[in-house]
Amino acid sequence: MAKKLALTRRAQYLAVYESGKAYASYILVIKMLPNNLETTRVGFSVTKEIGKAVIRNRTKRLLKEIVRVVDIKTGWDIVFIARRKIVEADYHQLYKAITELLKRADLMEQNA
RNA sequence: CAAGCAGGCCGGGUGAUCGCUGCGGUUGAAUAGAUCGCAGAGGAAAGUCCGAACUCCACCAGGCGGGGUGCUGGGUAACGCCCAGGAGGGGUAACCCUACGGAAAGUGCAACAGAAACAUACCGCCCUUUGCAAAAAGGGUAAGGGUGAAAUGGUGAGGUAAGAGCUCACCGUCGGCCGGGUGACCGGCCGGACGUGCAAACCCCACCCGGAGCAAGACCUAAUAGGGGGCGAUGGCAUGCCUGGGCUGACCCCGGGUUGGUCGCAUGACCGCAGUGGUAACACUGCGGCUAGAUGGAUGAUCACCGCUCUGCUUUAUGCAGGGCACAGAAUUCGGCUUACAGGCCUGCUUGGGCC
RNA sequence: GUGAGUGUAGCCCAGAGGCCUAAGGCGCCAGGUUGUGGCCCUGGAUACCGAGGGUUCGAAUCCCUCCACUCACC
Repeated sequence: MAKKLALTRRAQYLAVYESGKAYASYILVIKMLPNNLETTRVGFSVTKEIGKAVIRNRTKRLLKEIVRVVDIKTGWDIVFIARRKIVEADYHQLYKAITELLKRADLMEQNA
């Protein structure tokens, strides 16, 4: 994922946490906030309670890959927050969970 | 063939499609993009338990305090690491384990039990005196009993009133002498010299150690302030304390602003091979090689085939279906230690059994 | 990443080599008191001291290794 599409500052995360809308499932939570830009920027939060470094890195890579593949509407800052049960999900289960959440949040492009 | 011991090594592979980070070339005003090429996690990257490099505290030296290490010799930049050796302990053996200096420098502690825990005698044993006897008193003794985690060298013999290193033999300890070894230590001879344990209790002895850490530190840009207080050159500067040389002209605290970028940052006590020296750890020389560099933090995802393995069905072999493939992710960089780890490979050795 | 610290009943904590099978408070249980409950009184239970080794005759305490948690940083 290109760097310009990532949230890279703590202040950006805090802004999304403070004023963003939230949608949740059993394995992850998303928070979203309009950013008035041409692009959509995403960030990932995988805390220590999820697991050790290997587990956390793998989780983030899976999330990144799915976000890269899925078409998301532009103009939003989105943070994906992992919950503890995410370690039991494989790529396909995670893909389903994310697309369902994004549909509920009305962030999916219609032609995707 | 079985069981075991020691050392070394690997720790999934191939292909397709879609991605990520860095470096180099081309293009470009450009550290923006585009495009081509190359590279891209570990044996522990981990824990952060030691040691260093590097940076700052201006620099240097000495003392006190504090901390660390602890058989000997060697290796190393250094170490609490490694190698070799000694001693003690374990194993039939290969081999393994050990915080392994000092308790006759001093101080302290040893609960309970026990007569007594470092200076002594409860039950005993023996002798003498008194007594018809039972027993009592005085003395000798430390072999036996009992207590305890631990009881004053051990075993046997002589000796004796009973006993005792009192004497003797062997063993152990200590001291002296001689010999071997760089040394720890080993061997021999002589001497009855034979007074517990704890130093991971204080301590003594020998050696080592200034403090902080890459969020160190340097530079650039932006922003805020341009203030208040202490002190007043008898000050400040290595930050546990003190002293000397020296340096500096100021220094400290509060309050306020920023939370950006670049460097540090990847050629190194580096890796591979060969030779030489050394028992070895390791060192030297020659030739060849370049091997991650992120910063909300890259090194990935999906699919197919192969390999290993488990379960079920089937089966002469085997085949089919489904599942699993460890521990674990670089963050300034090295040298170690420790801890985690599915499965597998190689080499040497020991013991037992069988066959020739 | 670097550095520092703490683990003892359900909770907060004391202890610092033998009187420790571990003290105290809150909470819990039972009884008393009350018409009932609370307050109050009496009694009781709950810990092999984070885990594993070692030193010592003896370890919560001393040493080593590991685990979990907390804090600080320009």
